[in-house]
Amino acid sequence: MSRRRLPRSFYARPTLDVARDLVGMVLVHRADGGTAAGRIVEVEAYIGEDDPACHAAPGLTARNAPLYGTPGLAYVYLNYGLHSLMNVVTERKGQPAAVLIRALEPLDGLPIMQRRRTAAGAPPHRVTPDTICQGPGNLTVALAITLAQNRADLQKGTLFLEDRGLSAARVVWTPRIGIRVGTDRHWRAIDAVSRAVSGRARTV
DNA sequence: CGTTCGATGCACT
DNA sequence: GTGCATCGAACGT
Repeated sequence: MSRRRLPRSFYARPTLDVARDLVGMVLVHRADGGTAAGRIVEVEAYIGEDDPACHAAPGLTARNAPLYGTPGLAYVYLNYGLHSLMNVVTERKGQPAAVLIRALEPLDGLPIMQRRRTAAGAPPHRVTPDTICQGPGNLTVALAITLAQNRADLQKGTLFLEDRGLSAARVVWTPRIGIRVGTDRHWRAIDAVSRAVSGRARTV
């Protein structure tokens, strides 16, 4: 099977196109303890200062600076003081936008993912293939993605995305979840048949 | 099934 | 001081 690391040109496009095409791509992290990888089944787009849910809504700040930078870098931030959430930066320099990775189906390194999630306190029923990388805060634990990966270049290092020819047959758009503003934008893209998708609205 | 709520760190006002 | 792009346990139905 061909494994092609996604080029920067993949990210340097309209964010909704990137989000749709990201479903079915594979997120890989080679880290201490072993390599873990999973197929993306759920993402959300956050686009521009006019999007009230985007971190760029207040304008350029120290935290959201990566959103304004080079596409194809990771934007990782700490949410609720507990969870590292991973985005990929899209569009072009000066145009703040990103796609949040929300859920994966595990492909490589299931045992190390289970060890990491269990060590973080997850109960047995949350370390099954359907739940191990279900939710943006859970998948970062499973792949050992932390704030140390903020601004990581997905072209160069041990954290990257690749195409293994596993694209989703059907991608469905729904409202974004878990946010308190901007829920009118249907910028959440999910694999319609995956059981690893988080949240309530698993189907249309 | 459903809803509520505490944990927890830090950027931002 | 306030408010999160969350998670999972606890509780009510």
